[in-house]
Amino acid sequence: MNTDRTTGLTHLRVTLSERFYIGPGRADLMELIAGTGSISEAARRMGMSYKRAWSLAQALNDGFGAPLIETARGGKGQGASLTPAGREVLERYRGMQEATRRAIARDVEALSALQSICLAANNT
Amino acid sequence: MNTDRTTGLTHLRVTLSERFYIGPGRADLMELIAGTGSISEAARRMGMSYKRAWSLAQALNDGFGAPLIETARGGKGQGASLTPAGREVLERYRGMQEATRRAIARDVEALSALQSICLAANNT
DNA sequence: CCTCGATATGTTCAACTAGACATATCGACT
DNA sequence: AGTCGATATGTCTAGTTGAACATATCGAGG
Repeated sequence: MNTDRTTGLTHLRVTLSERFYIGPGRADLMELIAGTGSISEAARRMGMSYKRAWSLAQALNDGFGAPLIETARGGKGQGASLTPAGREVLERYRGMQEATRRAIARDVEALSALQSICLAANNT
Repeated sequence: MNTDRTTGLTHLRVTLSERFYIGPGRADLMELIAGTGSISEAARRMGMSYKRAWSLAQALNDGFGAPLIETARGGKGQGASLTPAGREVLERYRGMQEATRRAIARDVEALSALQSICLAANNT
């Protein structure tokens, strides 16, 4: 099911409150909404149903307590977009992902090495 | 269902390979196994079924490719424990959690502040 | 050789989830 | 007024998941 939404090695979820968190999937969705200007198109590209994407958007807005994703129905200007707050949340999250990657790089490397050693020992 | 296995604000999952990853739940389970010397007791304390805990232990061992959790059946020395590799994996993971916490502290703070501002604006 | 506590493993049933469909709604534009 | 593309929402169904429940197994020690 999960086409690995991990963006590399680290899957980071930041919980701001009892009702709001952001992780790789939600961030990717926000990014695609910003890029395509449409929830349905973002859903297609993420390989999920429109309904699921819409529900996630709702969860983001409701959980945060203020709109992060705005929608407009009908006519030419219809579609979805990020609010300024939404853009900041996304940007911050990307920053945290990068900071985390840097912060744990050495440990990840060490774990990989440990695993290689164990695997080699098993083949003896 | 999920009694929040986040240990604070950050939920970090590190994917070492296609077949192995470690996150907060698996780390907690390993820690409890190390502490109690028993899978069943660890399961009880985490509020999960023995079977689920046992499956997780299997997934950890199988995924890593070498035993991280060892078990012994029968008699006095029976129970479960971490192998040296298991101890190192756990220790590294805790280190990465801490490093991540430090690395993103400022951003988390900024996001919290942003949320407060938005909530205040909504009450106007 | 029988007990005891813990591991090992299969089965079954309930709950949750996600996806598929099916519409309803909206509003600028022609 | 009618078209069109996208949002908004409900319903139904199938697949997944996990918790119970039920045993089987192990082996040191009394």
